[in-house]
Amino acid sequence: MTKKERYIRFIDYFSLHQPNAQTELNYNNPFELLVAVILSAQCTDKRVNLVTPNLFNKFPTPSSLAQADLADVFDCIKSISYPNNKAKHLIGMAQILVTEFKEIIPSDVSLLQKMPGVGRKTANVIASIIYEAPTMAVDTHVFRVSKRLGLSNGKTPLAVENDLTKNIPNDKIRIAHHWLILHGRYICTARNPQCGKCPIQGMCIFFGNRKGDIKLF
DNA sequence: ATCCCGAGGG
DNA sequence: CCCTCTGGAT
Repeated sequence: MTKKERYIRFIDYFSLHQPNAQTELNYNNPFELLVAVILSAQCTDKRVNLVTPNLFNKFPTPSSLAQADLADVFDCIKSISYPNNKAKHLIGMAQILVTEFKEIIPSDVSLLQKMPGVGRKTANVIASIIYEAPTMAVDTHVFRVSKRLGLSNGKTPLAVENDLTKNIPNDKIRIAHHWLILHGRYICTARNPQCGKCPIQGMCIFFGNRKGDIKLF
């Protein structure tokens, strides 16, 4: 099966069976999504969703978060990974949002990355979800699953991003991001991937080549 | 011991 | 390129 055929199989299957895939982060507005995505670094969405209700209640706006005490923000998020770094990032992000962006989250990826805690992946998520831009955010799931399915053999997240963006039609890029995330989270997991439950194992490079071990890639 | 929707700094 | 940040689940 050629690479192009794998892309077609991948897109056709999920277009039919997961036409409404979306993020599992809870949020009610763009600002809350930005906060949630920053918190999601190296942390499961479920754990992020555990702390955001209280966080959003205490700091509902960019200005309230910009003026927050570090210790108070830390206390809200101390049960997730890197709470100290993330607390600093959240406050710094809110301050730039207030002082430079007039409390309006930019749509431009490079402008988004001017905010602390917002790297390429987070910027792509915001551009895609909030502004409906055809950007592919490559996180650990997208990176791993893309390689296993033979959609890309890029050695860096950026290389995989460019590969996916080039080969997926523009109108499918946004939802393809969520297909890859959800497939990686529930089926094509890093450890003990559930290949027996995988509906597209027929197009998978990884399946059939693994020797009882998951360390093929 | 390894992984989770990474980012910043050296 | 590397390293550090760093809590909870498996």
